[in-house]
Amino acid sequence: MSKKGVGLSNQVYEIIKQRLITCEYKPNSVLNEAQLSAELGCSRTPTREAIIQLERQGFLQIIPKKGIYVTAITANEIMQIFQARKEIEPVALRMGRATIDTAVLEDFKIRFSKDTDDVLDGYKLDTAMHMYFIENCGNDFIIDMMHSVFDKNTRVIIASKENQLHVNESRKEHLEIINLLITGDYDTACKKLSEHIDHCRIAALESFYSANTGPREQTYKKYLMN
Amino acid sequence: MSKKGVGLSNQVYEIIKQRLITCEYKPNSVLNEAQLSAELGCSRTPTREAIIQLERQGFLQIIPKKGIYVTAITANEIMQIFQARKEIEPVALRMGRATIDTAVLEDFKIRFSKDTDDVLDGYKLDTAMHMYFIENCGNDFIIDMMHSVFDKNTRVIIASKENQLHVNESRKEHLEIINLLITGDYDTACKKLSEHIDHCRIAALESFYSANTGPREQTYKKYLMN
DNA sequence: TATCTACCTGATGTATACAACATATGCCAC
DNA sequence: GTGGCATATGTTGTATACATCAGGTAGATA
Repeated sequence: MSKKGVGLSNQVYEIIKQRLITCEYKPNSVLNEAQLSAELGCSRTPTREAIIQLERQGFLQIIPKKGIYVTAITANEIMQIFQARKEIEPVALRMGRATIDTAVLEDFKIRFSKDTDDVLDGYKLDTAMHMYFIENCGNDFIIDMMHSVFDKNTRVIIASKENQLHVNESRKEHLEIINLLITGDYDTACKKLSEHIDHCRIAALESFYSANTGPREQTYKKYLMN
Repeated sequence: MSKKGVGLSNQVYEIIKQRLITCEYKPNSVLNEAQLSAELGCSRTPTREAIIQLERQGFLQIIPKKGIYVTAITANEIMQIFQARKEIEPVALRMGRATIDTAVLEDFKIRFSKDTDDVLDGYKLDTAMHMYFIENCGNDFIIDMMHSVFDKNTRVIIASKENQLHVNESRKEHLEIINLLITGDYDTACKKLSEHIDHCRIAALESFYSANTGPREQTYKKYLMN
């Protein structure tokens, strides 16, 4: 891949992607090339090249001659995100077992021991640990996929405003997993990791539904089951 | 995503991608936008939009102001392809257990029972079965990743000319896996699937090395080990 | 008033023109 | 002959112009 950040096209791509992940461009909203180009101070060409890639990644949907729609967040998407995480993360953790750095684990242990009131900081640290395990697995296909999964995951969390309660619970679960890894008990660690991701899924779905209190979503409780 | 095939840009994307997978555009070769556009009978714009996406997928590398290089096939890439398959395919198979269609299995059984002398036909049937398991898992992230893996896998096989001997061995292994699935023995099936993918990796690496007999590749045997 | 039609607007789709730069070429000085 | 500089050439990078089409709107007409 070409170096990131060089070339207007790549810069625009990174900027728009970031704005989609952080919901600065809100789900279900409509964009257009001219307006984006004006905002970013470039012509339609780099904007267009960026948008086409973001469409293929599922962030946008281009309707010919109509407009560019920011992909909605659905319960199904949230299910898929956490299903992928639950199935793949334990696999990745085991794959990278030989190269896990205990010093890094100890560092995470210290960071997770500190209390945080900022939800977003908590989420960042959370993600950092999961991504450490994933990137350590050494397989580029899996790493790329999980980057995509976590990009979508972040967008969901930001859109539905993760609650403080779950962040604190989550912190404890991370500590538990780290301690198990330090002792070398990967079997239990993977089991706890899987359970932890289930808890995250339930919390995310609850936040999502409470942020989207519509009459159409009355059958949601089935999704909360295990 | 927008409908495939409508729009010059998407058509050009599919055509070039197919030519990369089938090695009509050979690994390590150099392309350029003007020549491609002329071949395809369109202007640089659709070509360029296609190329940018193919770069992000790892098929091409764009060197600014120089040219477009078709990504080389390396031993490392082959390792990664089969590592991803070995780790993910059994997971996907188990994920889709509830929705596996016995009629489809029986159909595959019949197809694999017939002998084939055409290597490429054998490979297509091979891939069809693996992709059935994968697409049946129901998770779009995993499905997308494995599509990417198999696109690369196909390219590798075509580039290094899979041998007839392995195709016949492979056929038997597929039959064995199918029979296990029909009886419902998923544990053994997953174990056999994993072993089968190992055999494929070894065969692919051997073909790769025999097609690339260079002096730099004398340490390759380490890759053939389990 | 309802409805049909023609046109107007605005969006993306495609082609083309120009800019910027890496590389090769050839000439000149030494 | 050799090194170095100016220039030519070919490539991608970006901007802009034009094409195409969906959808809305206003006006004529029954």
